[in-house]
Amino acid sequence: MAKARTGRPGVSASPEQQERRETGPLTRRGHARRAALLDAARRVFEEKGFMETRVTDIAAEANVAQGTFYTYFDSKDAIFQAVATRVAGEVIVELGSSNPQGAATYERTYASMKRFIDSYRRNAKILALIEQVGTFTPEMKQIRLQVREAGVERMTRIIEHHQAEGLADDTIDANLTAEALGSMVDQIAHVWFNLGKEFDEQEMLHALTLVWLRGAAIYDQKVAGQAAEA
Amino acid sequence: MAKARTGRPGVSASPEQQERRETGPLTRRGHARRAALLDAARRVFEEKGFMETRVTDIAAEANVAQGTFYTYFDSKDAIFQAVATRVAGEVIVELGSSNPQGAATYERTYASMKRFIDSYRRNAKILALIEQVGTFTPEMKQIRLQVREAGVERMTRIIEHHQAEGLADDTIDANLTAEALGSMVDQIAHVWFNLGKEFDEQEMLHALTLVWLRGAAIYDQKVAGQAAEA
Amino acid sequence: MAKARTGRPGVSASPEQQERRETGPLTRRGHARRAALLDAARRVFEEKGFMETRVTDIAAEANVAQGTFYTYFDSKDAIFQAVATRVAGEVIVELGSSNPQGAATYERTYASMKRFIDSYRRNAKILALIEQVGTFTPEMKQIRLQVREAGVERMTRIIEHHQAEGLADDTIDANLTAEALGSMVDQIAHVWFNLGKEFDEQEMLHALTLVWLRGAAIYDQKVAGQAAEA
Amino acid sequence: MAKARTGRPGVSASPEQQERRETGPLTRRGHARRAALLDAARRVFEEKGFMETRVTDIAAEANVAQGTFYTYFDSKDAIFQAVATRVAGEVIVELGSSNPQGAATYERTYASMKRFIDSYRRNAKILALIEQVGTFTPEMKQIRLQVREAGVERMTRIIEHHQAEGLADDTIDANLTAEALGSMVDQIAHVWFNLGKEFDEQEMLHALTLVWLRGAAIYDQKVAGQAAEA
DNA sequence: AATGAATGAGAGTTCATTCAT
DNA sequence: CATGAATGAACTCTCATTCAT
Repeated sequence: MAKARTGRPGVSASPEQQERRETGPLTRRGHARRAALLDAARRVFEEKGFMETRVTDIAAEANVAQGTFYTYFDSKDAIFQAVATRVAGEVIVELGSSNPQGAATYERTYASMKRFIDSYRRNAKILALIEQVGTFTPEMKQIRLQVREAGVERMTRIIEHHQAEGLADDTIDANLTAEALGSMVDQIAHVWFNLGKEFDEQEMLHALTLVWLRGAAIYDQKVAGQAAEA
Repeated sequence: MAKARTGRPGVSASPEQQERRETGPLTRRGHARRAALLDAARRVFEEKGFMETRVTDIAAEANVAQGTFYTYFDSKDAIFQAVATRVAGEVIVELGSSNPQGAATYERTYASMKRFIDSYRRNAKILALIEQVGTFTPEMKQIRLQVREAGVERMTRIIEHHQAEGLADDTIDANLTAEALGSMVDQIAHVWFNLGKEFDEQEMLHALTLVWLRGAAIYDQKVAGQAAEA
Repeated sequence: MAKARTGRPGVSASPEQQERRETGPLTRRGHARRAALLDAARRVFEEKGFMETRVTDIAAEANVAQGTFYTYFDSKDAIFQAVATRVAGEVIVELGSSNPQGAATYERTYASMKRFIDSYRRNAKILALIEQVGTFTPEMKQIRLQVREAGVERMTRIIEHHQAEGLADDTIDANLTAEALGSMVDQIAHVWFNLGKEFDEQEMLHALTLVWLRGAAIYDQKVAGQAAEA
Repeated sequence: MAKARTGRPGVSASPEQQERRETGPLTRRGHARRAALLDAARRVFEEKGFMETRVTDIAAEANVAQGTFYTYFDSKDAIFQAVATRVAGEVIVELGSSNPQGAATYERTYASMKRFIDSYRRNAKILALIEQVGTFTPEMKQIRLQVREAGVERMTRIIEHHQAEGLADDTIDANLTAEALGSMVDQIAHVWFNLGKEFDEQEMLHALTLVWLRGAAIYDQKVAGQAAEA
C-alpha cells in the first residue's frame, strides 16, 4: 500500500526511534558498534576534515550500513561532538597527569613543554577541527575553551605556588600571566602542527621554556645565569 | 581550491565570459560593481560565516543579479580569497605603520599591544574565517601565516635592535622568541574576540606588556623596578 | 496492497517466521499479544493518522519489541486492515442491532438517526482513515463500501416495507432512494466529525429526520402536518 | 574548496532564494514554467495519488530539471495546495454559473443535478485527493469545506426563495436542509466516481431529483402527481 | 555587461522489514 | 517466541554554477 515516506526532511523521527539514540545502546553488541563508529569517525574526520566527511564515509569505515549510523547518532554534528568531547577529555587528562609540584626548574619546565607539544601533535588534527567547527557551534567553542582552561589553570597554580614560596615576583597577576603564557604554547603548537610551519623541536622548546620562566617572573638560576652572562 | 561538485558539471563557461573574468573589469562602472561585491561579501561573510554564506546572499547584498556575480568572480571561494587578502593586507599595514624605533619602554610596548588588540578586534570575524577556511585551503593557510609573519618579523627586529644596543639579553634567539611572543598576543586576541572569553582590557594589556618585555629579556626600569619591589 | 519499498528487498523472511504469521497465534499468550497490538494500533492510528504512524509507535504502545510486531502481522498495512475490518464490523453490527420493524414514525426515525450519528462519532477517526487509505487500496475501498452498504440495505428494506404496507409512495425506486438518503446521513456525519463543521445536534437530527421521511416519500402525520400548516 | 553542502536537511534555504518562490516569477518565461508545472502536477496527482507522487515525477512530466521545481514551489505539499485551490475555484465557479432563478421545477432541478454530477466527474480524482490530504492538512480541510459551502449556500438560497414565494414549506430550516441535501449529492458523486460503485446515470439523477424536491418540501406538480398516483 | 531562470549531482535522514541472539 | 539491532532503498531539497535572453 503506502510506500514508506522515507527520508522526508521536515518530518522528524518518531519519538520511539529517537529514544534509543538518547538512551544509548542496550546490549553489549550495541556498545561495541557505537565504539566502532566513534573510532571510525575519528579516523575519517582526521583524514578528510569536517566538511568533507560524509556520513556514508563513517559508516563505510565502520563497516556498517548507513542506517546503522543513525541508530547511534543523530547526525554528523552529533558524532563529531562525541569525538571531540572524547579527545578533549584525553588531552585534559594528559596535561593534568604530570606532576607540577616542586620548583619550576628549567628542566622540569622543559619536560612539561615537551609533554604538551607531544600531546598536541598527536591530537592536532582533531583539535584543529574543534576550532573550525567551533566557528559555527557554540558547544564546540565551549569544549575548545575547556581544553584551554585546563592548561591555563594548571599554569596559574604553578605561578601562585612559586609566588607563595617567594620564588616568583608576586606583584604580577598569576592568572592573566598564565592566560598569556598558555596562549603562547597553544598557538605555537597550532602554527606548527596545523598550519605546517616548521620548527626545530629542541630550539623551540628551549625558547618556549625560557620565555615561560621569564614571563612568569620565576627566579631560576639558569635563566638568571643566562641573563647575567649577557 | 577543491572543485565544487554542483552547477553544471562537464559544461564549462563560455570562452567570452571566462575571458572577461580573467581580464578584470575595464570600465569605471565595472570597477564599482566589483568593489560593491567585495564590500557586500565582507559583510555577509562576517554575518553568516563562510559555509552559511550563499552566493545569492552576496549578490542580493550588492544589489546585483546572481549571474552578475560570475562576471567578476570565479566562485565563492575566489571572492572569499579576495576579501581575505584585502583584510590581511590592511591588518599588516596597520601593524607595520607604528614606529618601532627607540627603546621598548613599558609605555611604548603597552601602546603597541593596544594597537594590535584594537586592530584584531576590528577584523576579528574575518580573521577567524581565514583560520577556518584555512583548514581546507592551502592558499588561506598561507595568508594566515603571512599576517602572523608580519607581526613576528616586526617583533624580531625590535628584539634584535635591543640586543644590538645592549638593552636586551643577546644570548636568546630573537626570532624564536618573537614567534613565541607573537603567538601569545595573537592567541589571546583570538580567545578574547572569537571564542568570547572576557577580559578586562587594561589588566590584560598590562599583563601582556609585562610578559612581553620579560620574555624578550629586555632591561626595562619599570619591569625591573617591579621585580625589585618584590 | 502495494509493495513496500524498504526493508531488505530481495531477501524474504525465513520460512518459519512466515509460517507463524499465517498460522496465527496458537498459545493463549499469543492471542493476548495479538489483541494488545490491535488495540495499540487503533489508538496510535487514531492519534497520528495512517501515514504518520510508525510500526515502532505501535510496538511501543503495546509494550513489545519491534520485531515482535512481525510475529503477528505482516506489515503496517496488514494491521491497519485488521483494525479497519474490526471497526467496520462493529459499526455494521451497531447499525443492524436496532429494530427497524413497524412504521417509521418521526420518533423512531429520529432515534435511528441519533443512533447512527452516535456510532459514527465514536468511530469517526478510524472511519476517516479507512476512507483515506481507501484512496490507495482497493481492499479498503471494499470495506468502506460494505459499511455503507449495510446502512443502505437497511434503509432499502424499510422503504420497501412501507411501500408494501401502502405507507409510502411505491413508484419510487427504494434502493436508489436509500442510496441517496444513506449518503446524506453519512456525509453529514463526516463533515461534522471529521471536517469539524459544527452543528447543533438536535436541530440537525430534526432536519435529517424530516428530509429522510419526506425524501423516502413516507406518509407520516407529523411531516404531513407540518406541510399542512404551511 | 568547500563543496556545496547540498540538500542538507535542517538547513533551510537562504532568504534570498526563497524570495522568488514567494514573489512569483518575474519574467514571461517564468510564468509559463510555473503554469507548466501546475498542469504537470495535476496530471501526475490524478494518475498516482498524493502519496505516490514524487517531486521527480512532476518535474519529469513538466520536462524540467528537479531543481527547477523548487524555483517555483516550496514542496510537494505546496504545489498540491496550488492545484487544489485552482480546481476548487473552478468547481465553485462551475456550480455558481448556473441560473438558479425561477421555480425549481423537476426539469430544472434535474438539469442542475446533472451539471453538478458532470462537474464532479471531471474533477473527481483531485476532489478525492483534497479529501485525503485534508486528513493531515488543515488548509485542505478548509478548501474542501469551501467547495461544499458553495453548493450548500446555493441550495439554501433556492429553498429560501421558494419559501418566500409560498412554493415551499417554510417551517423547515432552509440552511440545515440544504446541508443535508448538499451532502447527499456530494456523497453520491464520491461513491460513484471515487469508490467506483456503478449507477445508471438517468435513474440516479431521477432519484436524486425527487428526493431533493421532496426533501426541500417544494410543491411541484410532477412530484405531487407521482405521490397522488400512488 | 546584466539579468533571472535552469541545472543536477548529491547529502542527509527515515523507517518498514529482516535477522542473529 | 521475544528482542533489539541492522539494513538500505528511497526521497526530498539545496545551491554553486551556467546559459539564454
